[in-house]
Amino acid sequence: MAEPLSDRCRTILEAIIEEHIATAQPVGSKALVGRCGLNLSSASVRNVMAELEELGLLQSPHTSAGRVPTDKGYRYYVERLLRVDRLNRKTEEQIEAQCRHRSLQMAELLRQANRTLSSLVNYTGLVMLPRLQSTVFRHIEFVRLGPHQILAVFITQSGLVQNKLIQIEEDLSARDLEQISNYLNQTMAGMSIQAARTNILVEMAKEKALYDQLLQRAFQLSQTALNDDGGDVFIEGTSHLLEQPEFLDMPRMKRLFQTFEQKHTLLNLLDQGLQGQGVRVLIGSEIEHQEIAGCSLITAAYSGRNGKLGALGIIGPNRMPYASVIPMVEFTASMVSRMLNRTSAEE
Amino acid sequence: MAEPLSDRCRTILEAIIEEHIATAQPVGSKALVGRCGLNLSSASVRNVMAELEELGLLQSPHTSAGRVPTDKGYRYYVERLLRVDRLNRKTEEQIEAQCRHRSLQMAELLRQANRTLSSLVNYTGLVMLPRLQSTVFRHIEFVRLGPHQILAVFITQSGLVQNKLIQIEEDLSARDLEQISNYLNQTMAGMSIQAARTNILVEMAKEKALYDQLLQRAFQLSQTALNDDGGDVFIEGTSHLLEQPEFLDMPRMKRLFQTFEQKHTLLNLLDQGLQGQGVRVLIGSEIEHQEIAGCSLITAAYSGRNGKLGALGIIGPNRMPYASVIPMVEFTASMVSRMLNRTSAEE
DNA sequence: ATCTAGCACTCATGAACGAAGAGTGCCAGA
DNA sequence: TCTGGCACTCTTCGTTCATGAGTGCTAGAT
Repeated sequence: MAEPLSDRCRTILEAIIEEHIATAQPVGSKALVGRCGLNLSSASVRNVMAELEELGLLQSPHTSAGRVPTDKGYRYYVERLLRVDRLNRKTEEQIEAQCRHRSLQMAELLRQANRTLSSLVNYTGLVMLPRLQSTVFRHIEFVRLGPHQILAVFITQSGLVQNKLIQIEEDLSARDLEQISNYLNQTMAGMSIQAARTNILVEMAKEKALYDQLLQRAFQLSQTALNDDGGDVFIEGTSHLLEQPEFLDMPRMKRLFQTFEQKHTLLNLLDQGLQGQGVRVLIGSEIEHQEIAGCSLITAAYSGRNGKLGALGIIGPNRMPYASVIPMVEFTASMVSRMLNRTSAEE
Repeated sequence: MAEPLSDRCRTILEAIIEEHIATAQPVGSKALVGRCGLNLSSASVRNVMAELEELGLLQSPHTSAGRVPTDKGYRYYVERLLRVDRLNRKTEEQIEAQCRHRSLQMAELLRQANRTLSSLVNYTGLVMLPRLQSTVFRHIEFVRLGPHQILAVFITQSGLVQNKLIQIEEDLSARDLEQISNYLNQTMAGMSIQAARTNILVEMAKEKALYDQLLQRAFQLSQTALNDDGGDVFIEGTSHLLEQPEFLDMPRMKRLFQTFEQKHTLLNLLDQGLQGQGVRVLIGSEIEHQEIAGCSLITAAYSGRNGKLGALGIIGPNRMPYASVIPMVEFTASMVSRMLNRTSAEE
């Protein structure tokens, strides 16, 4: 973006993009002056268009077909032209109501929020569960299922519940398990899972621990129980994509859905989003996974008491009504954060 | 099926259906004699075809387009003509390996099995979690999260773990909770959830219970904890459907995917399947939900120690290689059952 | 200098047409 | 009872052609 664009260029670029967002069609000079009330002739518009194409903000699918915004064009639009809508009060209430709905566990809250978001924006909604490592320990409990089988249940500060089945060699009585969990709950209260795990390693090496059978067992159990199995993503509303004209082509659609099924790509994308501030918009080729070429991703982080936990957002075609989608994603994330803080604050 | 079909009719019907399964195209008389080694002229085949059409087993999309099997045709084929393949040893091992894979919780086992099945048959895989009501109680545990918040964790005989967040009015100490869960674990051991719930209602009304605060609390808690919130279905491999030529038409595809998202229709379908014996095949209009018109569903029940728990299966176009798909669904279900019995038998 | 009107040119889209080919039904003869 | 043959039906596919949206360029107006 070497030279700043003239006012005229900006107005026209904006008009073109908004027209294209509305119609999904390439927009031509005549149609543009006709539809929007520009005080210009189509010829002048054409000149400007040529200029914008020169700059790489527009492109024409073929000679006689009007212009379409490029990824760069959308980027410019989002950064410099876009005026984000104020959120409709009704929409806010809807999101709020869905989140508040019942006494929800964290996973359910996220799923619910995701579902509402997706159906409000009419695109596919994504939400990642918090990475365990970054969350804060709250409580752990062991249930003896059999002589070699233990169920570990542990809960994070933010209210995430995790079950894990653990196979062990030697038997442990219910009493043993109770002692172990009591000990762990005291020791690890308020630590991040990561801290807890390293802390355990340290404790394990200490002299007195070496000779205490039960302590050793406690450490081993918690080590497996707190092991992160790699995060998860909820996806909601994939069917919305099927009604977008840009997704008519099947092989492309198929690749996209396969990516959805594997989840790890999406997890990566959401995870990356945790770095920055506020809403993050990735447009087309800015997403570095070619399986999801031509899509835009809008994400925002949600956070608990101790900072960011995860991210949620939506994915759709480049041609998205950013002005309305961005605030919805933002609001949903903040709503989720608020709910999470509330539950953990009840302590 | 008033008059039984002649041998010739049967051979030709079979040939037509298999040809159509292979090519996805309407099959004509000439093509049929050419491809399969029938000792007949195309004219004779035509006569037979006309007859089969008369009987409603075939239909022609239009005058000059060959014949396509009807739902009734497929039904006849599945019931009387189909010779099911013997399962490839390699395939069996693959399914087995995936299920055995790690120390899996029930939900994970089902998810894993479903994924493998789906990718083996190349259609969409479905599996329902057991309906709580029909499962057997094994263990319950309450964790105090805050003055008004309790997490109930309970486990069924088959290894299904359920968490539920419960809001309460008055505070209960960790000790109280321990007593409550001890009591419940003793009382309800080995009962079905349904039996347990009614049993609790009976106990609650007894005289001594009326004056025992803690008992009352125990009953209330367990009542909410054991409440079935309605079952769940895992869906895997929806992208496979996108490569089927019969799903090229978007609106239809969209309806289908929406149905997948809502889940309750699928849950119904799988639930129904629990009645009968063995593998259940539903073809086209036999599925009574018009949102999924033109699909076939192949399901089989999986069971634990105490009888059927749930069902799994696959959904795809009518035109499916039943001969190979049916045994895979069957084997997967039996594999899952075996794994479930094993875990609960370790007790 | 800047904008506009006009013009020639390009190219996708869609209708119309026709040939090709696949398939059918029916009849007459083996 | 089967088969070969024949007339007929329809879809499919390629071709052609007209239409119209859109462009770039240039000359003239402001």
